[in-house]
Amino acid sequence: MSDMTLLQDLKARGLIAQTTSEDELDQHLNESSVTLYCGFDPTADSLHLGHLVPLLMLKRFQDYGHRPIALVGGATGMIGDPSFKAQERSLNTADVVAQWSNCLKTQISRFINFDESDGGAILANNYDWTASIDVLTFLRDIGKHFTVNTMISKESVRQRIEREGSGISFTEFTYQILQSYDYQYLNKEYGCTLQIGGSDQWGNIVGGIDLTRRMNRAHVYGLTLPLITKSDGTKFGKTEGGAVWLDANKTSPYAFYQFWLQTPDADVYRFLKFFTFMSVADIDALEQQDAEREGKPLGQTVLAREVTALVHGEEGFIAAQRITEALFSGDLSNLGENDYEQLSLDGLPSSVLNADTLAETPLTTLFADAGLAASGKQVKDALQRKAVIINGEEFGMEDNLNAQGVFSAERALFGKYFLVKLGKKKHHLFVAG
RNA sequence: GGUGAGGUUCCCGAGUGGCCAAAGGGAUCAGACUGUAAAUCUGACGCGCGAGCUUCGGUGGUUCGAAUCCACCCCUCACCA
Repeated sequence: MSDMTLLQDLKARGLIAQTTSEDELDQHLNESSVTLYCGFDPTADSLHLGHLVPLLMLKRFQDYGHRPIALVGGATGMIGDPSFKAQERSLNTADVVAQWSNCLKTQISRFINFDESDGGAILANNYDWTASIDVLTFLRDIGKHFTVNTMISKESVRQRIEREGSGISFTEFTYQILQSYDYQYLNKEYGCTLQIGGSDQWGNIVGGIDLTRRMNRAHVYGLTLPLITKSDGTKFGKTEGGAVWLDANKTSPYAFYQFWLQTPDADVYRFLKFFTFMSVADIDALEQQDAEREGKPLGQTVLAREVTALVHGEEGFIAAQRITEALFSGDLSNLGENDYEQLSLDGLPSSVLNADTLAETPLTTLFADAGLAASGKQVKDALQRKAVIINGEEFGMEDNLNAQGVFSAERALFGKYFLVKLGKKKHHLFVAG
């Protein structure tokens, strides 16, 4: 990456939604090492795919010699960001927010280099400088710089203000002040001159820029990232199971890898630009190759490999790939006994068969309970279409009440393993108890 | 506070006494075709292997029978004050 400036590279990737005075920002970034920050509010015990783009963005800046500050919103997370939210959110307790903040810290530190060196990133928590401000100081020293007129005209809160029967609490309304204060504080403390965030953060970022100018007389910048969309209009980052998390315990590396592998052709090259550090030129070349090739494109495989390795490390990627190859090649013969043991550790969903109740449990119930389908009805549908394959053997509706026979010792692999496949993509490992 | 409209199965949205587990569309799941893609076609889509069981804002009521009629209550939306 090379002859392009950072901003040029980001633009080529489609990673910039809005910036403040682009030319000035470009110059600012080129003439010196800049300190920038991005906030992550603890709204759960893990980050999810939606956070990945800004997180990688910090890394991109770091690669260009800038110093990122990853800010965990221990304070703002207590309040709740109203930006473009339809409804008031319920508050989490201080304990929960503190605990979640720690989870985020751990995750973030895996992506960015926090060495003590001069380019080393900084991990901060706004709770540290927000919690101790007393009300009067807050109102006099900070609040005085905001006019309510500006605050209520922000697009991000407008619908909440105008909407009848819904409204916005003073608490959430204050959010933008807290976030603005963060920017001002980081500017004063670390010389931070750039804040990045999702496009929904524009209003908050601009608020921070204004406050920094008023309190610190400093000219600082803002940059927002586009909302990641899918070509078919559905929400990005969701699976049947809900959000795709970065925590391996919430979304296994295998499930994560599968998520990316199933990316539609129409999105894959765009996502490569968003979610990997491959150069734009290489991605374009790959797209070109895929277009000329007959049959299966390589884009998804590359994307899945790159992102999985990035989030779960080389080990996580290899484990995910091992499972994928074993399951989707349809050839179980090259799996040894140890491999089955490893499969569930690697993230393949698995459960233990209860020998006592097996006889009276229909397959429909068994598989629905194991999470292979949402209801017994769906299992029934699959059974009727011969879409249930256990250890390579097809089973149908007539086997429904014969779980004991289906999961007999003779059919077990290595005496206790049953690999169940429902439909094309869902796999589950049952282990005899 | 007043007036008008409305709350139906994941979502949108029909249904105004039995033919309603409830039209149609979307989402989702499965099958065919493919490449674990898209598009297309097919099937499923409240729960239950099944007999059957539980739904139409809530609570009561009328009726052989209610999502549909009545009473009260809760909530939403629009306009007015």
